[in-house]
Amino acid sequence: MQEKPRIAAVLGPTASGKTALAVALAQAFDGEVVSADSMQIYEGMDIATAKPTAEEMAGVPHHLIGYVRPDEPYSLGRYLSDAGAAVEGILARGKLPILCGGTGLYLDTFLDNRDIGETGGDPAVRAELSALAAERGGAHLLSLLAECDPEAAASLHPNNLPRIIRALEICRTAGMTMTELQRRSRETRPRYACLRIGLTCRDRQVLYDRINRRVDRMFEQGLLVEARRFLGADTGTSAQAIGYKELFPCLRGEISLEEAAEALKQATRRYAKRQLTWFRKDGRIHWIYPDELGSEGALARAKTLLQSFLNGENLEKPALLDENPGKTRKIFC
RNA sequence: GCUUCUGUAGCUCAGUCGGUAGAGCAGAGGACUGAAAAUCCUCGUGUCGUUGGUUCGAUUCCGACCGGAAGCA
Repeated sequence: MQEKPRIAAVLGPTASGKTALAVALAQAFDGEVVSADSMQIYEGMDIATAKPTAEEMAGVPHHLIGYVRPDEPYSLGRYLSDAGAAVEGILARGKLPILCGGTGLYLDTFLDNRDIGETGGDPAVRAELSALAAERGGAHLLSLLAECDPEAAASLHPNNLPRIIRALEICRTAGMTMTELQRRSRETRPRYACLRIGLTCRDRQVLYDRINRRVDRMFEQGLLVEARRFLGADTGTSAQAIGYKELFPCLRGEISLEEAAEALKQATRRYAKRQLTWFRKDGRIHWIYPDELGSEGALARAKTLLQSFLNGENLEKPALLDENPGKTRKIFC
């Protein structure tokens, strides 16, 4: 059986130092970086999404950054094909692909090579179901879902409209249920052997301090000017990005700059917490703690891991390296 | 120095006509398969400032003391 190509992924919560680590690893191992970030894909939103600057990239080729117009719709499906093309291209050039980002859904779906089917979003169906939800409520939608996909319905809360709508959309347009689609998606095997390197902090407060400081720096770099360009623009998916929507009330003169800055920091902290929740359950991640090792120590640790992995060691499914085994529940491959 | 108000969860406060207390925010945990930086769920025991007194029983009433605020000298 042919050995799978070996690749690496640098992941973790926002502001944990992924960008710098990925670049350093790419320099050390002749790699190229593939972003796994649902917001850095957009053009223009440079400061808010903390895109790596040309200087930070240090000549290392980066893919899937700033290549989508903010008014274009984007979704998981497009990411999977774009990331696949990018990784294949890098491998064809004989280089090491290094995924880098904090969008857990994109990362996992790509690395696990899940087949999510051909059913994209259908705006007409979504609009119709949204209207129905506004009129009759989420519980009603959920009862409709229970008729065609009781299993999915049982796992959804009536308030979680986007998920209910998506599950109904699949029932109507995919010729199968969400439950069936998900079951099938788990049958595919990963295309790559991937070393997952996770960055986080032992002390949550250290991460939050980094976030707060980074937001301050964003203001210094001109975040307000950048945000003003998006004020009033109807930009679909990209409008979900943290960084502008929190500042709009300030740009409209409704709240002070201090209040807006605080709101932005808080939204970012909460986002980081959700990312941690997502990654925590994945026992395949090799965690590195810069707040304990220092950035030099963290880099050294990561290089050692990656070197061993590329030498053929089987690090793909680690015994729990994390010293908090109680928190690592699921291990699967 | 005097008078008045005030001291309850990390913060802002509510409340107990005496039977050891609850909201908002902050925060924590979780879910997540084509909107994911989105969306959604769950979670509140704290010397009720300290110390005496009254009482079967005090965070609640009374006194003193220690913080804080305002006013008057």
